Amino acid sequence: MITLTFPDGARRQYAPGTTGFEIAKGISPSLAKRTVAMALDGMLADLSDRIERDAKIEFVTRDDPRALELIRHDCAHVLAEAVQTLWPGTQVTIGPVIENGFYYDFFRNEAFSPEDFPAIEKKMREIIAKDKPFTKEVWSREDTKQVFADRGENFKVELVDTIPAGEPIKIYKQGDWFDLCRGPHMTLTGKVGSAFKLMKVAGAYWRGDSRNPMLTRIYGTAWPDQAQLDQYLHQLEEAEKRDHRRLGREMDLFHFQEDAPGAVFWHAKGWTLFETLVAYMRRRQQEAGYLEVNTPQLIDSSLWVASGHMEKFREMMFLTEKHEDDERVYTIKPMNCPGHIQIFKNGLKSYRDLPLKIAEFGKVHRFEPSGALHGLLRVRAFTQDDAHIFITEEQIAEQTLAINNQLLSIYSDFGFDDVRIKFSDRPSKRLGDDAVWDKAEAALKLALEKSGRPWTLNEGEGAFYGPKLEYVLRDAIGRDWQCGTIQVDLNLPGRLGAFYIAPSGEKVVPVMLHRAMFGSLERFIGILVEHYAGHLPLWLAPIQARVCTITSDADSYASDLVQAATRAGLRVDADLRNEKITYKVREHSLAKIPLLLVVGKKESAERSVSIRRLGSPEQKSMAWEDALAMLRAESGPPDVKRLQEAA
RNA sequence: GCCGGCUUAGCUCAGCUGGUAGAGCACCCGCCUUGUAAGCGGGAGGUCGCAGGUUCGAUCCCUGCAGCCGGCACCA
Repeated sequence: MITLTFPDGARRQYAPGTTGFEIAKGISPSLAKRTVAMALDGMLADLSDRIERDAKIEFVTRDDPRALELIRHDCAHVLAEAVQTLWPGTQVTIGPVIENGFYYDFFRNEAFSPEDFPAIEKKMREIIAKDKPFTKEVWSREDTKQVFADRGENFKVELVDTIPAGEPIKIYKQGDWFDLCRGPHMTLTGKVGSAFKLMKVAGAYWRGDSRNPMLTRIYGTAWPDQAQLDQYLHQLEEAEKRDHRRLGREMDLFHFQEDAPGAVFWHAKGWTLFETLVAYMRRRQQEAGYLEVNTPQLIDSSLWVASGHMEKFREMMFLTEKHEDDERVYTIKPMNCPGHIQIFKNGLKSYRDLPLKIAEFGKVHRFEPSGALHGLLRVRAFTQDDAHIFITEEQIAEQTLAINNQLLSIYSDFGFDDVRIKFSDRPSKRLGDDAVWDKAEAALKLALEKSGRPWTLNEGEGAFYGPKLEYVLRDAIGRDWQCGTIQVDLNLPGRLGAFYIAPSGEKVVPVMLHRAMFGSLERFIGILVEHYAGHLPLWLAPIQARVCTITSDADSYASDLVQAATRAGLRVDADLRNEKITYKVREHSLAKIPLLLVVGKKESAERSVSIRRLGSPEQKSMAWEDALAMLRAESGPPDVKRLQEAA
C-alpha cells in the first residue's frame, strides 16, 4: 500500500497504481468532475497518472492558479489540431506556454496571416465543444519516429532525438489527433474554455537558429474566464500608451525619419533631457575621479586592424569610401576604447598614475541589423557614458567593486531598485589566450563575491576582448533592460602597445576595465520615458512648469514669473494664448508638463499662483515667492539634494 | 538579416468590385477675455512611401526598393 497525504493533513492508504482520478472520485464525484489535474509533491501531473509512491497529493481545479499554464498548453494543442485540420500537410513542431499565453510553431510552405485567425478560432471552438478527453500513451522511441516519419512530420522526428535516453516518449491524444508532448494536460479539451484569442503571427527559426528553416509562429493568449482575458487586452492597450515612441512624439522629444534609420533627431525638449542626464553623470563621474575626454569620430582603419575590431567586429562597422586625394579608409568609431588607449599612451605613465579613469560621452555608430532597430531602444548611432579604467592586475577586484557600488547608487536615483547582474564569460569569437581569459574571469568573479550580490551566468556572451558583468534593470511594469556593463580587458591595451612603468622600472601592460552606467543615453531615455509613463520627475522634465493665463490681463504678470523662474535656473515657460483655461489645462496635461501655474486677475493682483500638478485635479494657491522656493527645492537632481542635505 | 503585415493631410484614421481623395483633432483667420482636461464660425493643407509595369485610365492590380510595425536571429 502507498500513503497519500492530502492538503488538510489527512493521510490515506491506496493500492499502488491507483490513478488520481480514481482517488478524486472516491472522495466525491463532484470533485472528480471539477478536477483537471493533480500535483504530486508539488509537481503537476496528469489526473490519469497511476500513483506508485507515497506523496503529498493536491487536486487542481480549473480555477487554481496552477491550472493556468495547463489551460494555455492545452489551448496550444487545440490550436495545432485546428491548424492541421484546416491545412492538412502543415507540420507541427513545438507549442510551449509563455508569459501571458502560448504559441505554436508550424511549418508550411505558405505562411499564415492574421486573416486566417477567425477560421482557426472557429475550428478551435469546435474542438473544445467536442470535449474530447486528453489521453496519454508511452511509445517506444523507434515506433514514435516511424509514426511521425510516415506522417511527414520531419520536425517531430528530429525532436524525438533530443529527448534524453531513458526518458519516456509521451504521446498525448485528443480524440484522433495526437502530439509528442512532455505534458501534463488537463482531462478534457472542454476545460480550455472560451477565454482565448489568437494574437499575432511571426516568423521564428526552427530551434532558434538562424541557419535553420523559418517556421510560422502563431501566438495566442488564454485565461480562465472572459473577464481576465478582457483585463489582459486592456492592459496591452495601456502599455501601448506608455510606448516611448508615442510619448516621444506627444512630448515633442525626438523623431526618426527614413533618411537616417536608427539615428535620432533630438528636438529641443528631448535634448534638454539628454543634457540633464549628461550633467548628472558628469557630476557622478567627477565625484569618482574620472577625467572626461573626447576622441575622434573617424580614425584610420589601421588602428581598428591593430585593435582587432576589423577582425572580430567588422560587420558592425561603418567605413568611409576612399577619397580621391586620400587613399586612406576611415572607420566611424563603433567603440571608444581604442581612442582612450591612445590618450593613455600619450606621455609616459607610471604605476603612480593608476588607476587612471578616462571617461567620454562618446557617440558611436554600429551597423545594427535592420530588423533589430526599435525606437530609441535599439539604434545605429548612440551615445555611451563610456569610461576606461587603467589599472594593475591587483586592482581589478577593488575597482570593479567600486564601479558596482556606484552603478547601484545611480540606478536608485532613477527609481530602479530591482537590478540583476549577469556574468558573461568567454565567447567563441575572441582575442587572447585561454590563460588570460582564466585570469580575467576569475578576477571578475572575485569582485562579484565581494559585492555579495546574486548573479547569474550568461555563458559565452562576453565581449571579444574580455568577460563582462551586465546590469539589468526592471522597470515600473516589470520589463527588464540591460544598461550598465563592466568588462575586464587583458587584451586591447597590450595589442595597442600601452604600458606603464612599474615600481621595478619595468614596462608593464595595464589592465583595462570598460564600463558604462546608462549604457546608451538614447536607450536609457527610452527606458526612462516608459518607466515613468512620460511623467518625468521634476528634475528631468524638459519643461518643469508652464504659466497659464486665464485672461490677457495677466500676461505681463505671467511674463514676470517666467523671467524670475528662468533666472532661478528653472525651466519654465508661459502659455499666453487667447484660450479657455480648460483648454490649456488639457493640452499641457497631455504634453506631460509636471506643474501648471495658473494666473488670472486674482493672482496677478495678489502676486500668487494657483498650482496644479500633473495627474491630480487638485489646485493649490500660493504666494509666488513661496511657489518659487518650493520649485527650486523640488527640482534639484537627487545627487545635488543629497549633498545639500549632508551639508 | 529572416518571416509576416503596414505606408493616404502635422497626428489618428475612412476611401465599395480601378474613373486622379475625405473626417476628427492640430494649424491659420475672425468672434469670445475666458477660473482648472476640448467655446463658436470660417479657411488653408495631400505628385495617396519611391521606382517601374499592366490598363484608355492606378491611391486601388503586379514587380522591385525603402522605411516602419510585430516576432525570430543579433545586441548598448
